Amino acid sequence: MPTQIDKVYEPQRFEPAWAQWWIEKGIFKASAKNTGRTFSIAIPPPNVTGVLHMGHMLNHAEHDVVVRWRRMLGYNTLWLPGTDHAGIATQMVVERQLAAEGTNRYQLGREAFEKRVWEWKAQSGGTILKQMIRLGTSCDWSRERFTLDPGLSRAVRETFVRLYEKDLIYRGEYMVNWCPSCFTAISDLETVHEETQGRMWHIAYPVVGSDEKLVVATTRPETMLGDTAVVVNPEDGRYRHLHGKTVMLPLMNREIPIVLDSMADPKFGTGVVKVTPAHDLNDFEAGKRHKLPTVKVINEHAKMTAAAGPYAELDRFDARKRIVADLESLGLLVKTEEHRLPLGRCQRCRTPIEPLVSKQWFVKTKPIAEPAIRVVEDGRIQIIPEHWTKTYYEWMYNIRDWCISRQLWWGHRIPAWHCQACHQVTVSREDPTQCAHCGSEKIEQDPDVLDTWFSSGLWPFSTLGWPDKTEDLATFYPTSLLITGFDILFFWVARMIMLGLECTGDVPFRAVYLHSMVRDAEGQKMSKTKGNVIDPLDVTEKYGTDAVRMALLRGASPGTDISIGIDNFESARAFANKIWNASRLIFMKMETSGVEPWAPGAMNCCLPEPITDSLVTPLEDRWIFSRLNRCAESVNRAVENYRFHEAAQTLWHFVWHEFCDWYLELKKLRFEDNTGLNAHWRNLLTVYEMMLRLLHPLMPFLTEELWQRVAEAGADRPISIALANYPQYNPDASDAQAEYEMEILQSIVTAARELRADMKIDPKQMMDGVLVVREPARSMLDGQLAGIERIAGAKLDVRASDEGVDGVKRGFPEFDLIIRVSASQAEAQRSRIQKEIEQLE
RNA sequence: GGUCGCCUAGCUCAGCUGGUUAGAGCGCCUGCUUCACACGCAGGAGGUCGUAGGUUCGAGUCCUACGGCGACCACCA
Repeated sequence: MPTQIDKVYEPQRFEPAWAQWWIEKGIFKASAKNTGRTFSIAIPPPNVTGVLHMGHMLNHAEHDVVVRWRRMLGYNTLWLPGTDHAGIATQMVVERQLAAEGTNRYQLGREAFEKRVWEWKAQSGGTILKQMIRLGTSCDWSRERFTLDPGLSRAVRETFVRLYEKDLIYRGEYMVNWCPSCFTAISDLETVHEETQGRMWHIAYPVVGSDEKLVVATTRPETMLGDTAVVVNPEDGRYRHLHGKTVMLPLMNREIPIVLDSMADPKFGTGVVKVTPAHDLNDFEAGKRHKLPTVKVINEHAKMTAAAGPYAELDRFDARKRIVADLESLGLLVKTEEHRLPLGRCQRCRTPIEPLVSKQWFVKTKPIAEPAIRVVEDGRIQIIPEHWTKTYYEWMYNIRDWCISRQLWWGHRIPAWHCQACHQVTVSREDPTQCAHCGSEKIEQDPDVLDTWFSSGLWPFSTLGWPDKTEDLATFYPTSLLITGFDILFFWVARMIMLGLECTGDVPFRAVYLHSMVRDAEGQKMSKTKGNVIDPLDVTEKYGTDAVRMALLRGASPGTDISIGIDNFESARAFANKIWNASRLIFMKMETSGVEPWAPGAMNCCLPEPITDSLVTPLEDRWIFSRLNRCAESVNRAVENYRFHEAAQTLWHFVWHEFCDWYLELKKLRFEDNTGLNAHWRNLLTVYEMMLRLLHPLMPFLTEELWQRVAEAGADRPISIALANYPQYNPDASDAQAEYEMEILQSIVTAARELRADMKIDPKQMMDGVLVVREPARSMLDGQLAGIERIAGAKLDVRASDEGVDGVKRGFPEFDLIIRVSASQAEAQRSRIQKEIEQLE
């Protein structure tokens, strides 16, 4: 029996219970059996260190809409949750703790340190998952994964060995981006380039055996200590006479050659380039071309090495100052100018990157990028919004090898063993006891771990049990969809496509939906330093999860960022409250009418026809069923195409301005006159049920709560249960005639209201207004009149048009809607209004 | 330097494949303690759709140029 419900919507009172209950009932659990229609999606695993922010909230809301929708459509639906071990991020958290305790990881030792991180993870990791559970995200928690789980680690190992065996992984000395603070190599993607105000120093290098001086320009004078040549363009006439000569490197007094190479642009600077193969990528390559020696003058701590002579041990920036000063006193500093240049920084700690030559592991990306380009080209993977495909191609066509080794302790250790006897490398699926080449037992595992993105690149299939041929893999792979932010298109999406194709021979997902960034109400990026961060947990506590979801989804149109502020949450809560109160009205009327809770409606996926007790189906029923039908069509299409804002907008309009404003208002009148109540109730409740179902993927808590209060079957039949019970478009249920007639009714009511307002008449002493319509409209309006009068607050009469009146044609081809006011007491107003009306013609 | 996106009411934005009077939410103004809801109801004001051309019977919607804003990529000393 429906109970009395509170006047105001207070989601805090029921949300936590439902979140718990859904999990207890196992509603989110997917079946491993392949039952035909399946839908699967793997969550972008948040960092274990992570705390839920608005970006997650949007991402999860979008996931949840799609997933709940598919589930209700009867798909065997899997949303697989989990977290990422997040190499650097996590290691840094624990290292900070150690620092606070006055120790560090080196003192602790590798094994103890790893143990310590695991302890941290058990204790404070995965906060975000708990938050997700509270927010009702409908993941299958029984399949939760972590990138360092044994199974996933095996997948990582398998992939590494396979790639190595196929010669797609190699180890070598190359220029890498070194972060002196994180103390590891990082990939190109992990460096951010920032336009910085720097300087350009012009330094004179004396030519040996001549008084001439070559002037080179540099932005990093400290690297000159490691110069092993200067380069001029062979075509550059200015320096032709110096070909084959040498210069004396100032400060170091080392003789270095003048080399010819097109890398020197005669138009830039002085046309002379200093070459430091150890500390610049261009120079490194030039060094290789000209077989130049490499002199490393800066070490991993960003301090000058012994090779820097008198500058040894200085920090690189202190060295710079000293060197510039020394050059100046030697009279070799020709000039200094301001210069803007992009400076590479570590994405994580903002420290300026030091390009260093170092021995690292790389993935040869060109061969695996090619098929990854093809699957997007031929549509096997669809990227939405489509314009991102171009960005994807840009990157993939110009892709460079991927540095995958990190000098960290937290992560997947590289499965390679170095032999101390023959110095060869053994890469193996199982831990080897001896060198595969010479049999020596003196082998040691490579100390490095893999880039975090290496393991997350396997996520869609490693989580399903790959490399084993599991039932889950057969049922859910390839996954149906990936929803993520465009900011990790390269980091993650592209790598998953490459590795997915390489490992499984199939695409990892069939579609990628890239959503936008969430910004604050001023369009600013949310950041802790700006203090404009909105904590999702705060606002869900205050406004309700459904309202927050709705606020985000309403703004979630593909391609544009979402600006969100308190106003958005307030209006979304008002919407939830509106639904709440509409329900309250229905429940109250049910009680006074003695209506029993009803059995849940159609389990088929099509909308039923309105029910009638007599020969005449009330207009409002025919109309609302038709509108509902169109609403279902629109919402389904919107969700299918990831147009979440459209789904939200459509429902908003249907619920508020059709169901509440008109339908319920008209039904109130029906309940007054007490005839044919049975049919009225069954229609109303059917529409109400369908409305809740349509809303459920977007607003799960509110709809579940209301559903449980009103449905006879009660708690055993959750609205979210996996049955094919989501309303879908029914071509037979659209009733254009009813919509048309309702439009007329609405315009009559509007007109009547205007009359009343304009004449400033007290409804109680209302003069007669006369509505005159042609015959078809007249019969249509029969029986509606009382309702119209009530809504309009005017007393009206309906006559046929041949009774002859003045009026206004409102633009309906079949009907003339003519309004005449016969005011006995207010002739003046009457004629004034009539004139105005006539002007409308 | 390259690529992409955005510029529509005071604010935040919808407007899919070009088609009747350009929409929503919030804000603002007017009137309502109407027995579901003031987190409400009924009305209203407010836009030459960044600028200039072009294609078309017809353009916010397609094309070109320009201006402003933003994002991403990038080894020019």
